[in-house]
Amino acid sequence: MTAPRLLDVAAAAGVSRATASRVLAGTPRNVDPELARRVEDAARELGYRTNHSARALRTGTTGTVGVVVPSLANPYFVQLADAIAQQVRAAGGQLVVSDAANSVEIEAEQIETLLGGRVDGLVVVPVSATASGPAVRAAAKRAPVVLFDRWASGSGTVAVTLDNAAAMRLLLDHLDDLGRHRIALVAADQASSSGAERLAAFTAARGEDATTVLLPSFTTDAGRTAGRRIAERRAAIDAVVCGADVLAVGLVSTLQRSAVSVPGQIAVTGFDDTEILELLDPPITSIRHPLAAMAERALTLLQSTARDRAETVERFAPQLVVRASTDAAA
Amino acid sequence: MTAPRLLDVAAAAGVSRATASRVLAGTPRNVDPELARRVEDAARELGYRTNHSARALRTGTTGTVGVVVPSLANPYFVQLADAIAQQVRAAGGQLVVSDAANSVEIEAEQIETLLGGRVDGLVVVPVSATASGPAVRAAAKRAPVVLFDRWASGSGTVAVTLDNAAAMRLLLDHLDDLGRHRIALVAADQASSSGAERLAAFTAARGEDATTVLLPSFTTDAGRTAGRRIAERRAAIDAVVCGADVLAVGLVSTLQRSAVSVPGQIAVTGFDDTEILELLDPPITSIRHPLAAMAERALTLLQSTARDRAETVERFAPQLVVRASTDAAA
DNA sequence: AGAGTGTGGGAAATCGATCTCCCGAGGAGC
DNA sequence: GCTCCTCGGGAGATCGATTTCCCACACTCT
Repeated sequence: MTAPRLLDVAAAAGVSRATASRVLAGTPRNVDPELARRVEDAARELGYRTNHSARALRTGTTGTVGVVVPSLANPYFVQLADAIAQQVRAAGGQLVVSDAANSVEIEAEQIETLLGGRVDGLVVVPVSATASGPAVRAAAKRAPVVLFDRWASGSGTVAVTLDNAAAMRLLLDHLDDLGRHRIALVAADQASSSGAERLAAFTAARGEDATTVLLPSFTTDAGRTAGRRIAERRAAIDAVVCGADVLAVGLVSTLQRSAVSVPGQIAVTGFDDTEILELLDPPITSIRHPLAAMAERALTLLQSTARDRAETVERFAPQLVVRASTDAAA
Repeated sequence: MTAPRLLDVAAAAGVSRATASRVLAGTPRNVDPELARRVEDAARELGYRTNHSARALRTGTTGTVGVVVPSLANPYFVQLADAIAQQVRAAGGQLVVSDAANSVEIEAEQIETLLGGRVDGLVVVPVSATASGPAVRAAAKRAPVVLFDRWASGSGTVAVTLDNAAAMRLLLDHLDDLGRHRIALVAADQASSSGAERLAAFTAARGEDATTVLLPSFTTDAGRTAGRRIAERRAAIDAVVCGADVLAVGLVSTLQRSAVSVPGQIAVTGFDDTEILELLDPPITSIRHPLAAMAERALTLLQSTARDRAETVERFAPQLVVRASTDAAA
C-alpha cells in the first residue's frame, strides 16, 4: 500500500517513465494524444501524486515562497500576507509566513531560517529602513528577494511599496475640502520607511511646526497614548491623521472617552484600511493599498531572476476610502 | 560558484560522504571527535547548507507542518497559528498556514493542497463540527492529522481542545460572585464544536429559557447586531457572556453607543483572550486558552504515528482573566 | 528508390543526502 | 599468540522525478 510512483503509472500505461513525466508535468513536448490519455487515466486510477521532494531535488525549485512581516499582531500585515498567499497559490505554490516580532534580530533569524529552508524566493516587509538592510542584502545573495510595503536602505533589492506621499496628500486634501485645516499627525515607528515617509510628507505639506505626535510603535496602545495628548489640545485641532489604522482605533476610543466627538470636534483618519476599522463607531476613513496588484508585481519580480536589479523603489497609487470619521454624511 | 554539496565538505575534510552526513545530520553513530571537528570546520568554511529537497526525498519527511484555520480575519486564529508555529520552529520545522474562509468547501481544498504539497502532518481547526468530518477523515488516510481547538464528528481523528464547559462555568461563577444573576449569552457559529459546546454549557447551567442571542458567525459585526438586541432588553439583563472576543468587542462598542454603561449596567465577558480586547474601554474579561500547551500536545500527537487512535477529544483547562468589563476594580 | 527531415518516445544519467551493508583495525580474553 | 568482538568509517545503493541524449520510424523530395 505504498504510494504509487511515476514508474507505476508508466507501467500501467505501458509507456516509459520519461513519457509519463512529459504528460503529467506538462513538458512542452509533443506526445501522442492516445498515449497521453492512457497516462492520465492510469494516474487517476492509481491515485498518483507527484512527489514534490523528488521534483524539487531534480529541478532545484520548491515552489514555496517565504514572507517575513514585522508583526502578525497587526492585522494589516495579516491582510498583506494573505494577498501574497493568494497570488502564490494562484501560481500553484505555497507560502510560508514568519513574524519578526518587530525586531531586526528576529527578522534576520527568520530570513535565515526561511532561506536555509526550502524557499525559492523571499518577500520581506523590513522592520527598519536602516537596520534591516544588511540581512536583506545577505539574503539576496542566496535567493531572489523582494521588499514589500517598505524599503530598507542598503538592501540592494527592489521594493514594491505604496506611494506614501500621494496617500498623505489624498488625506490632507480630503480634510481641507471638509474645512478642516488645523490638522495634527499621529505617527509611529519612524524607523520604518513607511512611518518616515508619512511623517515627511505631512511635514512637507503642513510645515515644520504643525502638530505631530510621534509614537514608538504601530500598536493600539500607542494610539491610546496619542489620544490623551490630542484630547488635551482639542481646542487647537480639528483633524488627526494617523499613520496606521491600529493607531486610529486606539485614538478614537480614547477621544470618545474624553468626550471629544468624532468627527464633530475632531475628524480622524487611519491608514491601511484594515478590517478593524469597523470595530468602532464611527467607521474610520482610511487609505487602501492596492495589495493584490502589489503582490502580483512582487511575485513577478521574484521570478524574473534579474538579481542585479538596482536598489529601486516602485510606488503604487493609494486609494482614499471615506467613512464617517471624517465625513459624517458618508 | 554553485552551492557546496555534502560531497565537497567530505572532500575538504578528507572523509567520505557517509561520515560527513553522520556528523552534520547528527546520526546517533559514534564518529571520531577529530574527524567530526574536521567535518564541521570544512562545512563552516564552505558555507555548507544541507539541501532539504534531497534530504526529504531520501528520508521521506519534509519537516513541514500545515495548519488550516477557519479564518485569519479572526485574531484568535492568528494567535493560535502563532502558538503552533512556535512549537514547530522549536522542533526545527516550518509551518504553512491556510485560511479556509469559514467555508467547508474551501477548507477541503486547502487540506488537499497542503497534503498534495509537502507536509508531514496537518493541524486542522475544523470549520464545522459535522460537515468538516469527511475531508478530515480522507486526509487522515494520507498523513497524520490532529484537530485543534474544535473537533469534527466523523473525522476519525484526535482533537486537542479547550474544556468549553469548564470555561463557561468559570465565567458564570465569576459573574454570580459579582452579584450578576440575569445573564445572557451571545453565541455564534453553532456549526462549530466550540460554538455548540459553549451554548450547551450555558443552557445547562442557566436553563432553557435564559436569554440567548444566536448569531451566524464569529465577527465583530455580528457582535454589533447582538449589541442592539441586548440594549433593547437592558432592563432584564445585567451581564452578557460572549462566545468570542470579536463578538464582545462589537457588543461593547454598541452598548456604549446606546448609553449602556459597561460594567455599570451590564457586565460583559469575551472568550479567547485575544489582544483586541485592549482596543476598548473597558478592557474585557475573557477566557485564556493554554495555547502553548495545546500546541505542544498537538505536535506530539502528530509525531506519534498512532494513526489508529480513536476519535477522541482531549480537553485542556481554561483560565479566567478578569478585567474591568466585569469588575470595575480590576 | 535513396537521401533527407522531422517527430515521438525510450534508456540512462542526474539531482544530493542518507542508510545499509561490509571491511579493517585495534583491543580483550583465553 | 590466536581468535573473537567491537567500533569506526567507506563504497555503493537508494529515494522518485526530470531531462538529456539518441534511436527508430514515417514521410517527403529529387
